[in-house]
Amino acid sequence: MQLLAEKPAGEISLREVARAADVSHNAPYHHFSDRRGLLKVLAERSMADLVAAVRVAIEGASDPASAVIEGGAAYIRYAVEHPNGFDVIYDPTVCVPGEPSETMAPLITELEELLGAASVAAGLDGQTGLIGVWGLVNGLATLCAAGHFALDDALAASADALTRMLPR
Amino acid sequence: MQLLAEKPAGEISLREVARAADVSHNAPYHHFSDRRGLLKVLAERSMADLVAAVRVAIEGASDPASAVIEGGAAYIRYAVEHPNGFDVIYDPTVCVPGEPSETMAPLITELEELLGAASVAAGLDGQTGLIGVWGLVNGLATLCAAGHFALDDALAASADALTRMLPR
DNA sequence: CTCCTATGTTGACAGTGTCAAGCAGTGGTG
DNA sequence: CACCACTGCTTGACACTGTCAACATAGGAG
Repeated sequence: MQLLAEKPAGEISLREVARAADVSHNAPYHHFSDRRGLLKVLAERSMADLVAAVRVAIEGASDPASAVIEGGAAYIRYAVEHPNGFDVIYDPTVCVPGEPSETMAPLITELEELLGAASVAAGLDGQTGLIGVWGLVNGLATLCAAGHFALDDALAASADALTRMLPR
Repeated sequence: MQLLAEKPAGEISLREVARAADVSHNAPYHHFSDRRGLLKVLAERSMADLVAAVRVAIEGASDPASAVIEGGAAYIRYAVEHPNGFDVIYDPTVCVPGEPSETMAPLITELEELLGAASVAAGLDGQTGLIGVWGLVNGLATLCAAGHFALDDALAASADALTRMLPR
């Protein structure tokens, strides 16, 4: 996680992790099956942080509509503040679509439930609303973390789009 | 591009490209500065295809609202049909935020103009509308390409969310 | 003809993922 | 107590990769 704060997951080598921990180059193999095994754990920890941030934001909101908006803002903010962590979460070479890890699956479910419940409370249809909100927020987070526009613009556009999406 | 259709960009090695072209392991260095140089070209070509698909969809639409929806659908469809190409476009380790390549920059601008013009024609504010539409569609494309939900669901949610976002 | 440029070649080096084999303690069981 | 499985770690090796340097060759410009 320390290395991930400094460089993207693709540039982290098992041997580098071993060096940082001051053990032999093969010690990591007794804790991770693979290089991908290490990345999976990084993705799971990052996802846990993301979900926690979103949960705090949603629970701290005063009404359903602002819960959706605040949850989305937390999501985007996490991506901008931890770009490497955010990237590894959705890296398709880390968690294959069909079979997510035992640790990742419940986190994804939790995120879906958080966003889904917030959407429903704000008056959207469950499935479609969840996908729409998740998609919007995830896309803004990705583009913003990649530097395509500023955080403030992303947050403004997110709030604007979500407000328009919710029934008034 | 042929290799990219089969495996993600991160698993393509320069030597493999050389082997596929039946040249020596160092020949690629006379065409690409770097491994990243190769990936940049892959990203540029993929982006050109993406933009072309979106352009065709927007130009073929009958009214402004359906232009936005059809353009978004084309974007999402491209991502699902060419997941590795789509991934490399937005790979933050390929094109650094600040300084995109001379070939990539106009493509990004073109995409922004396409989506921005369609948003404005459909009644949205230019900047905020563009970011909202791009974000929504990009997020759905990413999540859908990663297998988080089916293409049909993504297209339905996209159309639904965009319809709600546009002034009625 | 001569020379330059584009393209290609071989050879080498350090770094990496991964496998195989072995070593040192630590705990529990007979 | 002796014994044993086990966990964590080690060293050693292998093939593969990105990259650099030096050298070859061929075709067009002068």
